[in-house]
Amino acid sequence: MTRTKAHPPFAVTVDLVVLTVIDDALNVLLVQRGEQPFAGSLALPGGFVEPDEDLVVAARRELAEETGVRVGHIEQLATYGAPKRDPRMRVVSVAYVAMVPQAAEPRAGTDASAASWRRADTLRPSKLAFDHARILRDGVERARAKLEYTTLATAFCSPDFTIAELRSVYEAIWGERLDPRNFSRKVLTSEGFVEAAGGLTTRGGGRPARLYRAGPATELDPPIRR
Amino acid sequence: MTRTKAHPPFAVTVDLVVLTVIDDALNVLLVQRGEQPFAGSLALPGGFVEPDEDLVVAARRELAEETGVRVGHIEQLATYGAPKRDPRMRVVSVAYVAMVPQAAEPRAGTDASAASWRRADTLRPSKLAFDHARILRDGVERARAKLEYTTLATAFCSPDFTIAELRSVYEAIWGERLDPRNFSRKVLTSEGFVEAAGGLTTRGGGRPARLYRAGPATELDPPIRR
DNA sequence: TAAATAGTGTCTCTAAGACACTATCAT
DNA sequence: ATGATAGTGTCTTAGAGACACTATTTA
Repeated sequence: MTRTKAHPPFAVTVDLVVLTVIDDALNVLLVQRGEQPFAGSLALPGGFVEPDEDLVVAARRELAEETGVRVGHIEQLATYGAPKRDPRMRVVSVAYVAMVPQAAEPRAGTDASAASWRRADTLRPSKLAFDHARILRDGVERARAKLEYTTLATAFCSPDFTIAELRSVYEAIWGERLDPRNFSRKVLTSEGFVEAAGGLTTRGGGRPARLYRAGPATELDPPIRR
Repeated sequence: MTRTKAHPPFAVTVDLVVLTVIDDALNVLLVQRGEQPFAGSLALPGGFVEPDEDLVVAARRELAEETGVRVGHIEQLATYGAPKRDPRMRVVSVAYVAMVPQAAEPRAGTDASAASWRRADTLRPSKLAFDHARILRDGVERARAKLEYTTLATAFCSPDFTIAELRSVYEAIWGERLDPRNFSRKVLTSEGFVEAAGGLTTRGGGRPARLYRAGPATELDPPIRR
């Protein structure tokens, strides 16, 4: 790597696509911008990386500060650095995707009053600041793809969950119905996907369902095809 | 995104994992560093992004300048930004993976004399500067994974290729032998993977093989399982 | 004609897709 | 008893894995 030339200064930010499933629909955590540019627009939570801070640490910190949400699974998505993506200056943004259980509520924090869940499918891309519509699209596509060949779906569930709840995660994110019997068979015969938690649901209105926990496996082989 | 705080300056670089198959082995394009730190070490080609330059443009430019190699397929890999990854200053590096046909020779360019292909499997990670061993590992893993569910392997072949050559790309990158008959069946029945180019190989020593070109498909569904 | 490489066909086995009934709870 | 949800088994079918012989060229 030749490093003889000048190294022009860039601002580096992190942005987060935080996803959850609410009422059988995929939702994304957004904040209301208070300042220019894009004041009043919705935006992904995020902000500047500090001088000696690791990227993923910055992502977790910004998320906690802006929304009070603490994530389970988080992974790097991609980096967005088109020269004019921020009108004020040259900003390179490292985007992360995170998955949280339905439970997570944006709590009052530094800026948390402005944070809320929005349905990903009905959100109009033009409402989003910067290139965040593009980042969101990439994040959702990442989640869709990873449900196929990883056990990521359990990251959307509370610690104990039923097979039907797990299925509804797939259905919400893929936007299609899955056969309950085939889904059950697949999940229960995939080594390490889930393990029995030993209880039953109690919220009446039908036969109680068995509870499961996330198992040790992270990959799904063979995958669940969309 | 809260942007009230200071935005500390970072240097932003691109690094490239450029892969090819030579003599049935996966090779990576490396340059010899001439300066500190890591003078004399091997490194991935790369360098600083210019103030108004798009990231992928910077990647192509640095690669051409340092090695004279022009890539076909290139895609973003990940971004590496640990605070101490470069001892001189805070550098965030956006890594790309690129695939080139066997033909590509590093030509004499600005720094090209120092560029050469190295076998990926016998390369000692400790020979690499910065965190480039990690980036290389991630790049190779990306290539391995994408052979499964995309038609990427054709990017390693010259415009006209035989099924056996395509198979040897898989074998080199996955490091395992594939059954020629099953592989043939899979490739030829995967809609749009390859199309007949209409000629035959002529380099004697056996029955001539039919030539194919890359087809229009980019995804492989169902995938080729490793 | 021998050595090298290309090309093909069948059987088996795994797993997904389609599909309907019984079980257990609350009211 | 009824309504609601949970849980399960079988048949069919697509496609991967294993496997051996014939075809075409050069030396």
